[in-house]
Amino acid sequence: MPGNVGRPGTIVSRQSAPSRARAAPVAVGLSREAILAAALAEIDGKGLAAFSLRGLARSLGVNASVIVWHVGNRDAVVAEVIALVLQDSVPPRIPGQPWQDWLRSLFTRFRDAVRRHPNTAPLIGADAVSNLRPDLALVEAVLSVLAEAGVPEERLCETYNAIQAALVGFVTQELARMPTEDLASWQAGIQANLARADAARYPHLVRLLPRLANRAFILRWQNGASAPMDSSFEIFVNCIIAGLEASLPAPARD
Amino acid sequence: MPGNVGRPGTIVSRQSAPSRARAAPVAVGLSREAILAAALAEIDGKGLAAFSLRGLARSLGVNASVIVWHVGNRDAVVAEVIALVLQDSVPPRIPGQPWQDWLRSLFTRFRDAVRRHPNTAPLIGADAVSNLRPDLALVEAVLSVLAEAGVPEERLCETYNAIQAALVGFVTQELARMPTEDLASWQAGIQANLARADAARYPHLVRLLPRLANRAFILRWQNGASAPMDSSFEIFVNCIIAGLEASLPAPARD
DNA sequence: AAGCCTCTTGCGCAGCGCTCAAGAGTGCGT
DNA sequence: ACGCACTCTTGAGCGCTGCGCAAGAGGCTT
Repeated sequence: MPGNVGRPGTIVSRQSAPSRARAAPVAVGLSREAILAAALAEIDGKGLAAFSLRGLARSLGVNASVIVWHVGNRDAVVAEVIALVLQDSVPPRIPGQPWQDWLRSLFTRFRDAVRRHPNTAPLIGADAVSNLRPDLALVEAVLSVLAEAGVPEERLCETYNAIQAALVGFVTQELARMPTEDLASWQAGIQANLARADAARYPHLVRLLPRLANRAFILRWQNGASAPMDSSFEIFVNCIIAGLEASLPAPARD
Repeated sequence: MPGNVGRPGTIVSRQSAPSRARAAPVAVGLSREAILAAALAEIDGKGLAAFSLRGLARSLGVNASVIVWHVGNRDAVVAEVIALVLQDSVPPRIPGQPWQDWLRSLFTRFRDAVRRHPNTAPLIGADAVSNLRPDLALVEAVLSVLAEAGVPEERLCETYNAIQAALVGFVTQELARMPTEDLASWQAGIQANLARADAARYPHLVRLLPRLANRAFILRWQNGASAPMDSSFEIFVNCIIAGLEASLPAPARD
């Protein structure tokens, strides 16, 4: 490790490098920010599976090693890209605003943020890296709102976790990955499978199929990028909020 | 496509191949099931990132192409492994059982199934492949229970989606991926970051840190495989069920 | 006996993440 | 003014990956 003297792309805890001993010495042809922006663009354009350091370097007209040097790691690049996608998804608190409204706007903004970059969706909840650059502002905001709503302290942690789980659950699933090739035949296959579902074994499913086809989570052949699930999202958020309300101690019930 | 005559490992819709013109002709050294079981074992043991067709073949003492021949694709292998993990996670319906109880047992069994193979968690909700082998039994069961609970037909689809989102959200996040190396320093980094969180900017967070550290979703340095989040899961499921109850039309309220 | 079908092997291609040694250009200390 | 130290960039190369293709081995049907 002592070999690479000032290498900035360390794996852990590179948040707002404070050192940088001497002021920017070279006409920086390539900044860390530019790399990450380009990485996000690449992922948006080609998908996560096709995203590679070499391809990113190619798109920047640059050698691949420079990315490693600046950011440190493919995983680190992805982690930073996620942070980029989610930045500013925490809504401001409006003074007299009921906690329900704030929570609803949090869900909406979070979903909108990910929908702007649907190819990153699979990573939002599943990647440890989301823990690497923890968005403490989000945590703080949720905690303060819940406390204000009257959630007792001994249940704050659990309630916060419930919200976080809900926040991530809908979006990742709505924007679940699609096959990159064979898409048409894959879609046709799903539809054919559904069409030949056994009405004896799956009576409700078959009867409700017109309502469910391409609208319900396992019965789709498009994802939320091309077929958003707005009404389901609304019902989901309502359900969460109603559930929270129901579990509040009596006095805080408005 | 007409070149590969009887090649069984097709990408789409290989559920319970009905054809297989002639009865099993060769002393099958290696069955599809054995491959998938070994694949699951590999993923359990080495993690998703380190899982490769060649490694799997090595562990079976076999050439890598045979896996491609039998299953068709790395993605297909993973898809089938997911199906394997989730199989039988739908609880049976007990005659007089309230829908709330059934739903609770669904959540529990689903979580338990994934916890038995935590390395597959990142794929559960995020992968399109989960749609490839749709678990129609799960869909049917949820639909029938919701219908019985009194959810009106015009909201069945949305309510089903809400449940599916919740089902996936908690588990994927609880078992989110951890870094495969540098683990100790990564954990130390997180703890250090938390310890130096600014009490002025994050008052609730800092005050509640003893309660939250390694127990709340963004503030952890272990995942659910080594530090399960049982109480949070319980609160989460309660919240979902209470939310559903609240949104039911009045007469069905018990 | 001939031919077909199922299953297995080995080879090779193109691409991947990442490391390492070697610069090029700039600032500072002397 | 010189040289050193530091930042940034390049290119070659290692070991790995998924996967396609050609070539079998061996049992079944005809």
